[in-house]
Amino acid sequence: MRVLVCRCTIGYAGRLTTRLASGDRVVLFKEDGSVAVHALRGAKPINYMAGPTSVREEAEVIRIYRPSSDETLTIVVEHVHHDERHALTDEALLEREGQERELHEHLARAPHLIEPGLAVVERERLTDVGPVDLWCRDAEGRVALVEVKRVRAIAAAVEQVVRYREQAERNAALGEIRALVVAPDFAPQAKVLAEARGVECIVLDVPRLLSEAGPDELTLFG
Amino acid sequence: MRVLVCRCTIGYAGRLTTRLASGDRVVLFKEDGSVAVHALRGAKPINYMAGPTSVREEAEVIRIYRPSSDETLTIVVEHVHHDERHALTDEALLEREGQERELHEHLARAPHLIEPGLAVVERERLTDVGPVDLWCRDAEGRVALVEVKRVRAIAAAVEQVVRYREQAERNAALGEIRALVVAPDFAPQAKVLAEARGVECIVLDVPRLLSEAGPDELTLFG
DNA sequence: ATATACATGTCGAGG
DNA sequence: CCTCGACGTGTATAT
Repeated sequence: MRVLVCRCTIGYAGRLTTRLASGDRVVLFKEDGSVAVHALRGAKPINYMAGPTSVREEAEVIRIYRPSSDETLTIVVEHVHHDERHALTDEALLEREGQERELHEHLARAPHLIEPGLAVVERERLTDVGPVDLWCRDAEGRVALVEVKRVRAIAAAVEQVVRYREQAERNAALGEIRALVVAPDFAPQAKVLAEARGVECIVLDVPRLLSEAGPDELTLFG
Repeated sequence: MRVLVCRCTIGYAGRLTTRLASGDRVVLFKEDGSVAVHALRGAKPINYMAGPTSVREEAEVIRIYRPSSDETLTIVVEHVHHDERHALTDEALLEREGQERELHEHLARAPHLIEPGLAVVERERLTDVGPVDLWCRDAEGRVALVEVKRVRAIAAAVEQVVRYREQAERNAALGEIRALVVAPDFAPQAKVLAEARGVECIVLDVPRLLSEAGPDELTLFG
């Protein structure tokens, strides 16, 4: 890993074009060919290139080219504050916990949180238009398709479950089919669209319930 | 800006939880409170925190806390390879060219690329369900709503323009209303949905046309 | 401040 | 390899 701290001007040309006038930045050149340029503010790089790349350095101009996507990052170095290469090793992988899939599992174990009498028939049931999060039957025996969102639901989430319902309705034997969206909250446009499409909005913040009650308790009050 | 190159173990707790076992990384601490952790591979940080944050350092443990979202990043430093603070200045802003907004402007100047005789009445026309990219009239005087995508159109883009059309259809005085999606290509599901909804798919790679012909030429052949 | 849509999105899973 | 949806999405813009 090469860490270059310098005053520079930067240009990028790929899907779009960007230009960054002169200023101090930190540039990381990694062994896999990727490059990250950090400005003084913001958590994410202001410019970057994914590897693999070819790096060509001629005098004060560093040109990074990525053939697979025909992108070029050009750094014109005006003043070097610091420039050092480090021999580093790292075998670790990032482990994640608490994502949407886990959310489905918890809800599948406690469907009464969505509605009393609801029973999960299948999780992640695959259809032609995508996987339905929870394929359920309600207390009256109707099919209920549930789309689960970990964060605020927007109109697209409503449209998604409408597509699933339309697909399912091709099978006339299923009878009336309900469509539900479960989310901690709903964008105004999502509510309006849900009303128009006959989709039910269930306000439910499962991550919060889990953190407050603990996973075991949730299954006890069905 | 502080640049810390070290062997460390990292934990993050927020919407989800992540853990990264021991390894060498480059950590950037910025003046605005944001932090970026770079592993040896990949252009983007493997862990990060947006500012503002409070950074607390006790012996080998660095704890970064962001009150507004209740997130914590914990870095346990095992060995310091390099640790230096740099006084840097940068007033520049990133200038972008070739984004979707610019695309609309070009198409508005050359609507015949979409269809002969098409005229743009308004760009970014606001409706209750969102902004219509191009509100047009076709050669026969019908209203035509155009959704423009810079990249491949998926089903969501089709649904979006359908929403706009439904909204516009409330005004019966407008008569028959067409809905179009313009994109360099279309996902299969988008095509199927467009057929079902009576939405027209126009294959048009405006960025490529611009790069091949130059912006002035496009307006000449209306 | 809130709400909305774009993004060099990036990433990973499933067919 | 393609297709698709999630993302600690982040970020800018308009109301």
